[in-house]
Amino acid sequence: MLDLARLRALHAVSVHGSVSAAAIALGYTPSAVSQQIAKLERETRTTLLERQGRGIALTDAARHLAATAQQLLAIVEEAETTLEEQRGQPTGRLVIGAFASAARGLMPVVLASLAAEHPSLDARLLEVDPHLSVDLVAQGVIDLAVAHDWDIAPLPAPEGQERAVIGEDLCDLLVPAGHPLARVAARRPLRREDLPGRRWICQPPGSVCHDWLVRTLRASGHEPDLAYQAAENHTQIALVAAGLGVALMPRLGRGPLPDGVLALPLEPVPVRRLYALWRPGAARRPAITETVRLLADLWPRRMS
Amino acid sequence: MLDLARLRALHAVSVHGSVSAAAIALGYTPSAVSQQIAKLERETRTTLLERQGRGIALTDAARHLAATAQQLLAIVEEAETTLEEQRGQPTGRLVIGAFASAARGLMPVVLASLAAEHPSLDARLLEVDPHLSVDLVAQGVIDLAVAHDWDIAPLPAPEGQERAVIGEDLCDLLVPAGHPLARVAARRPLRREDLPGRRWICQPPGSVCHDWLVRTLRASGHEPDLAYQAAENHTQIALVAAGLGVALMPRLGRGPLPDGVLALPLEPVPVRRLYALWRPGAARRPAITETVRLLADLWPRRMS
DNA sequence: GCTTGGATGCAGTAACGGTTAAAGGTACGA
DNA sequence: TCGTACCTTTAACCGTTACTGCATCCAAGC
Repeated sequence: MLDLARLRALHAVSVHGSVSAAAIALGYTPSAVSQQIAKLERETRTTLLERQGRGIALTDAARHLAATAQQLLAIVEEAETTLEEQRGQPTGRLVIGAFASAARGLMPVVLASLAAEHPSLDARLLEVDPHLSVDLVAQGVIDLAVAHDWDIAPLPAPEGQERAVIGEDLCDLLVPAGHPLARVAARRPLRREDLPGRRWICQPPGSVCHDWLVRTLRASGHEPDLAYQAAENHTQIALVAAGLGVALMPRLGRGPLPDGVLALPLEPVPVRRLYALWRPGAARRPAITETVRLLADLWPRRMS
Repeated sequence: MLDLARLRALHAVSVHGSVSAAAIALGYTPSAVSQQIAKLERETRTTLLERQGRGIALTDAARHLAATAQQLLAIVEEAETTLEEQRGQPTGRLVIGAFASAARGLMPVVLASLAAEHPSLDARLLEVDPHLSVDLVAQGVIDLAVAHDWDIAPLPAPEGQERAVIGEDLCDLLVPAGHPLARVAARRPLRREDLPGRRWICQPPGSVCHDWLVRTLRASGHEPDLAYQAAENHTQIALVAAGLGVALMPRLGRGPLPDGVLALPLEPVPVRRLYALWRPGAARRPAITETVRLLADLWPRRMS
């Protein structure tokens, strides 16, 4: 009787292309994977792996067997989902992928709640780039993604994935104390006309914050002066505190501002919307529904 | 990750209706099966078995899981067949069911050849009633059946099974020495007209030999006098030797006749045809094709 | 009542399946 | 050409698993 664990090892080797990569993916040492497959070869009396240079190559029989393994694993996963659904309690492993701010500002409290309320759920966190989250969900690397879009560039409904809105995250303009705009903001909310002509501190190109700034200012005919680029919020805040420029920053995960940095509201306020994404059908898992519920429930009200 | 061995245990319990029956079918002790399923219950955090009187009953979740297990096991069996086919050498377990005479007269030499030529094949023999063999093949209890029909009642091509002819087994009339028919047979072959009016020794009702006798004599307007009924050939021969009557007996597995018993040829000769039966697609297994080949090759020429 | 048949719990044991450490082999660079 | 780095495999070791055998418990039947 073929063993499922061994077939899973073969499948992992087939997918990742090497014994070591498969071992990492499975959480074993390469030695263990190698032995599993050697045992599978003995049991089936078939050569599955052939050494090719420094690595290995799968034989035809191995590729066919790996395809069968994939089929089996899909059925097993389906069965496990059904069991969890029937039981109604979150169980098993749930890998959540979240972008940096959500990982800092939202996930700790969510993960703590999950751990407290559902001890048999093994929830894990992976900080991922929001652009990659759709693919990572599809590939099965993560089961649930926390992603976001931006008011001027809504997230297209991902092909064959389901989603729910977690909440809306508002943006303020960070300025050093004593900045001219602080006096303006004391009288009225800042408008987009107030933004051109500043030295900007923002994220590197390719990030949504960067794009928002460029597109919004260009729409009013100006090219923003992106003088300082840093990925981390704290770095940006430090640059603002040093009086080097102004920054646009969402409230989620921003943390308390140091003395000498002010958060000024904008009108209309830039907003990004946070979503949870999962594979179609995965909502049958209580683990998914419960986590999505907690994400929305624990979404800080002050954000919106 | 659900374990296939445990799922197989659950499936066996589901099929056989009790832990002990499942254990027998799987070749374990009931304790082992009970522990397997207890572990499966812990892993899935689901109740699968409930005590019902002296036995057990499956929960809804267990029935659903057993159905999934069946699906998985079918895929695994298919994969194992493909592996054996690719390798081209008989391997794995092959359960052969044969009716009594074939088990005695044909299978020993076939099994010995298989064991000698294919050490990695685990061939097993089960003596089965020929009427049941079609069902047993369909149920998967046996992988290959050696069955037979009778010239006046050909075996209908079994629904959804494949077959091959092994050979033809001829029948003689056994009489005690000094019986009047012995003198007739010395001059010419016996004909059906010589048969009525004898005291018959034959198998119990329901067996093919019994049916052949009754139908053949009734066709010529006579009711046979079935004075002595015994299932075993040797018993019948002993009854003939004691001068109690005559018997019709196929040559396969008949063994040497004791002094005082003669085998007289009939014209036309009653003949039964031996078949090998297997599930459709199973012929992809070299184990099946090789065994069928040996069955036909080692079929004793003197029989036909 | 006792007996029978079946499921389960427990102790013991053999085999399995992992890790670490060391040993091939191959490609790449000095 | 040799050394190095990388990957796979092997060997030794060890904790865990998964059987068996036996005892126990429960329900049904005599």
